[in-house]
Amino acid sequence: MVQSEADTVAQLNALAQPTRLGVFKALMQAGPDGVSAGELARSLDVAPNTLSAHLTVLCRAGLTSQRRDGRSIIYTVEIPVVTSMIDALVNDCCAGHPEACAPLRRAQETGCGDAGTGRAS
Amino acid sequence: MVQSEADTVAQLNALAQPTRLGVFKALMQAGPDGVSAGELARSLDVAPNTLSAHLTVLCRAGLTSQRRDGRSIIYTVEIPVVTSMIDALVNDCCAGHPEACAPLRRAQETGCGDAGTGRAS
DNA sequence: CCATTATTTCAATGCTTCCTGAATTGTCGC
DNA sequence: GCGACAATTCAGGAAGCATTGAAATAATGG
Repeated sequence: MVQSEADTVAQLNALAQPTRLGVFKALMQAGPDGVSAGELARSLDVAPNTLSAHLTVLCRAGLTSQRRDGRSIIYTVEIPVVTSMIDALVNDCCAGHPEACAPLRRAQETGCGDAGTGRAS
Repeated sequence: MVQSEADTVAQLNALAQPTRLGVFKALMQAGPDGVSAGELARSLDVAPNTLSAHLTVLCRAGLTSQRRDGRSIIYTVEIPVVTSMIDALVNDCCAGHPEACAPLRRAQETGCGDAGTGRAS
């Protein structure tokens, strides 16, 4: 998944706001089941309409998607988009300074890298 | 280097703007030698005063630092801060979804991970 | 000291963002 | 269909951001 610089800016911008970063964290921890808008509003202590605006920003950046379940609307993270965003960041990072990435690898070695992508090459 | 969520927001916000992301890329590619403000203004085609404002944002977020060299002011990236920013992002990412990190590892395997950190464990 | 170059600071403008309250749309159980 | 719940949309105002032109600060060379 390759993306333009404008995409990266939009994704960074979507996360560059306390409430939205909080939403992102909550959705990441929730995993594929996702979280409803109301539940997010309650747990983050934000007005429902305010939160709705933030969720729109996250969705337009492609970082999240929504699905309806009864009366609720469930939000989930679009993992591939998150991945390509970090990818873009890391590639720019490594461009002139490979050693900057070493701590990243360490983060993955502490239980993050070998959990079921299905790719075994 | 541990940082607060507010730090992460400030760092993401600093990069969430086309000109500033361009500056960041240029400084990353330049490496430790850095680039002068005027050179950045010329190569990115931005007015010097406008660029100065953007450089201030990057510095206040901790992502860059400045040093004077004659009449010029040279800007360089603060690699440890960049590293901890990506670290924060990746940790939130991995929290509920370890497989999202796999492509990151691949990015490092393509020539990014084993370049002179001095750590050989 | 003076002119020149490099960069920043200042003040003002237009634009965007964030939040709030009220109204609207969509869904469920009866 | 009706009342209740869940979420979004709309219109508003306050605050912040990006850009510009003009002025100020800093350093170099003669």
